[in-house]
Amino acid sequence: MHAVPVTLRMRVISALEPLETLRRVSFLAVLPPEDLKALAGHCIPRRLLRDEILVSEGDPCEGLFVVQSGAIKLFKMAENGREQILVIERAGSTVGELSVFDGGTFPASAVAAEDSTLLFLPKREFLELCQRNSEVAFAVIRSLAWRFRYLTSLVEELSLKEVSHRLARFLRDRALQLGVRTRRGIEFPLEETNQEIGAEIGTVRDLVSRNLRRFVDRGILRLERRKVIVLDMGELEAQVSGTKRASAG
Amino acid sequence: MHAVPVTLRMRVISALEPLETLRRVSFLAVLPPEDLKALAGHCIPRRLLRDEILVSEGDPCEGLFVVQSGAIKLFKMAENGREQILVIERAGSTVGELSVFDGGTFPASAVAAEDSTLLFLPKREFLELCQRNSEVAFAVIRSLAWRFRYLTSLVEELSLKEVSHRLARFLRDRALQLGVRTRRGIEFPLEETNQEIGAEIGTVRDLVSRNLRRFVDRGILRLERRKVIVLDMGELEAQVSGTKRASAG
DNA sequence: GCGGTGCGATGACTTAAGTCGTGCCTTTGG
DNA sequence: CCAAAGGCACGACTTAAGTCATCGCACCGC
Repeated sequence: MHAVPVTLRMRVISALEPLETLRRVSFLAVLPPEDLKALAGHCIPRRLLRDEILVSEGDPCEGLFVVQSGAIKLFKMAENGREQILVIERAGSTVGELSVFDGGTFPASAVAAEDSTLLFLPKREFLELCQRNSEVAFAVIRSLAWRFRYLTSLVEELSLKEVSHRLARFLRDRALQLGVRTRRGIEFPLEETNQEIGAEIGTVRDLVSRNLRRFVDRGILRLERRKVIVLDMGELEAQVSGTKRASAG
Repeated sequence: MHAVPVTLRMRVISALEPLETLRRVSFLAVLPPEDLKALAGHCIPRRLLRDEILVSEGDPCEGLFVVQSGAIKLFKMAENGREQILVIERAGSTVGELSVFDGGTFPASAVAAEDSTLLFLPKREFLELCQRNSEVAFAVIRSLAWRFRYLTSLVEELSLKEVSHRLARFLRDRALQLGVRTRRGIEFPLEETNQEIGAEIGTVRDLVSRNLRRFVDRGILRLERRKVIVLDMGELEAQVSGTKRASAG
């Protein structure tokens, strides 16, 4: 890059970066460049350190947050401190579009799971743009649709599957997503603590620890520092599909 | 009504009734009458007896179902036969709009919880209409939004609340919705079996029975045949908000 | 009236889930 | 290098949830 006066360079960075971020959002990507640029002009950048609160359940919604980097955790919390993660949104995902559209409050709390940067898009400007460009509304529906499917399967797991199956599913997903095939097996890093895994699959850290151990004992996994090596992917898959014991008919 | 030849009268009934049904759907009510009428022309009526299957999880989606009368139960089922109800749709609600929009399969199975009548609206006609009238898309988003909030709270309950609290919530909702204040307390009919209540709140029929009994023993309720009398609404409400015991921090 | 059927009630039991205390290891920061 | 903190491991325990078998009642058709 050639030399540019500092002030101009600042402006270039702050004007271009948001545009690129918005373009990554599935339901904004359909917009023509000029609309996208106009939208970028209304964005307010925001930076969050790990564990900082973005919104709390029940807060009124003033606009849409676009995740630029990092990770935002959406979760419900019980009075006793136990939490259930609904979803973790990363770059290119958004937080709050649901509330923007229906005018309600936030249905869950959101905090930064890592240091993160976001763009805030005021409700008014976003809705106006949607009015003008109906393509966006369809794209929003499609993006809501997959969240819906995800939540549905979460309900299914919580209600019909046991902790060990939920953990197996979690590990399998990670393996498919981040796993690297080595001669020892499929390896991937495990960045979250047992506590965080528990919140994600609907249990407590103790149970995560115990069930991980059980998988290791059965030769399905090996654990090394913060790393998992899947030795028997077939058996892991088999664990995923099991259900609760029996039932009343 | 004055005398009309039978054939004409038939046509009037079959043309008007679907129209009225469609008008009750929140996201179709925004349509101008002529569009609505055109849509009604494409509807295929369908009748289901109790327990008849409408769609199975994983089926491809060919269109939208509008509930005209009765009740359609959306649920997930485990191999062992245990089921978890996601939601029960009644007149004015729809089944399948999500899959129509994202082109995916049905995320859950649907059966008639009572004898029901439906209208089937082929995908193509419905989508074409949405293209022409962007108001519909916004209305669909708003209707998805509340389902979303509902599912979110279901996850919260299943993960963070105990069976007794879920049952208390169920009873309270029924009381608020159907309850009649008498001098004995707030009375309402309980049409579903313990089995069905269990499927709705995420447990088995035995637990429903036991927890109902516990409420009776504590003087919160009285049970009479298939009827509930809430004696102490305050205590019932108190039961609703409780959480699981303690937790790891 | 009789037997079939479906549902509710309930006690006894089993098991998954969750709780608690302690001790170890790793990381971090003087 | 040591101390403190955070996170993990794990055994012992408690409890909610679920399972099983049995009984009884109401309803229904013959």
